[in-house]
Amino acid sequence: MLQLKDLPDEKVLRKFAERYEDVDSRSVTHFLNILRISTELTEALDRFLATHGLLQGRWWVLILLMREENLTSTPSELAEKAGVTRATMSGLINGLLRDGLVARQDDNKDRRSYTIQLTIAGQNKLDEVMPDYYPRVKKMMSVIPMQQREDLLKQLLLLKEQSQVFD
Amino acid sequence: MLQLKDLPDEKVLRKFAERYEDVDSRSVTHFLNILRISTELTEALDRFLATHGLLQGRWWVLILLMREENLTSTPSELAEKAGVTRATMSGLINGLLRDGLVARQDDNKDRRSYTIQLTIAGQNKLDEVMPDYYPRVKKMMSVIPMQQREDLLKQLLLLKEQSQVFD
DNA sequence: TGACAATAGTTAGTCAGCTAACTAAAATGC
DNA sequence: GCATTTTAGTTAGCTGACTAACTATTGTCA
Repeated sequence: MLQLKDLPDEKVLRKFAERYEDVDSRSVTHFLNILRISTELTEALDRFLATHGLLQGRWWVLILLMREENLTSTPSELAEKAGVTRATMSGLINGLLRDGLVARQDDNKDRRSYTIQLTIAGQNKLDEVMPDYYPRVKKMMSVIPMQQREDLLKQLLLLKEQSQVFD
Repeated sequence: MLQLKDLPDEKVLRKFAERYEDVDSRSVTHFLNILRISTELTEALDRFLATHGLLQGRWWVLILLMREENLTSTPSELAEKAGVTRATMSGLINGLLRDGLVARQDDNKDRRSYTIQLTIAGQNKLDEVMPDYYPRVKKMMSVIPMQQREDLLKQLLLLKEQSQVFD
């Protein structure tokens, strides 16, 4: 994510515009500010999860498991839904196993595979975090009226589609 | 950052709302979408930098150095401006030293310290990347009219201020 | 049916973030 | 002027992201 604290001011942008052509100061400023603010929102969420002894990656795995009918899934499925590689999911699962928040059952049919299930402890952890999480999200989002929220999302979606300019 | 690919749909949110009170589906959906889209913008930037053999952390260090009058700074200053710890900056600088993009000079006055200077190779790297970067940013941002951009930033700033609800 | 391809998961190595503990040097203050 | 505190940077160990190479197993099909 964009860690940069010291965003370029007008003076810096002018200096760079001297050396490089086609520097649109406002575009650069807007783009960097969007990334910077997003980082800060993520960091706020991370800090919140940390107070409950969780990190984002592991929290998502627990939530993905809770979505399942029998609280069970496989490493591959979890990796795909979480948007990480299977290698990364291996590490996340190991951490959760160590903490006892998930349990492992070998698959009888496919001996390469196994399933991961949310344990009571894992469910308890979510029951501790989620009732604290939802009201905070609601409160935060409430500062923006609904119509503006829709507009905000619409513009961000436009940017996302346009982000192929970087490819 | 928010890696989660599989955002909750209405069905999932209803399921969670059964167990937890005060789940505002729209707030959660909006919040997660903002984080998700931001991640995708960052990933687009990362992919772009990767085509030039760079990663975000190192790129910012080079830019911070180029901003300086004599292309020189200290690890501590760089860490602060980049928004990372000095430990992290140690690692970034070592990578850049290995690649020859920055050079190190010991400080005569303070023997604990040293300065880091952008090398010709480092400047060349920026001269390769930046003229490719700026037009892309300009093109991407141009899909949103200026007034909407200002609104977008205003709303995001509101959210950022309100993100203290997570503390 | 037996070779080959595809799939599931792990391991090793890289990068980049963090904290905590450390060394060395400089600055402060009695 | 010496002890203490502060500062600069590094190191070690944790987390979590990646790729590439690996093992083991299952599936395919000639």
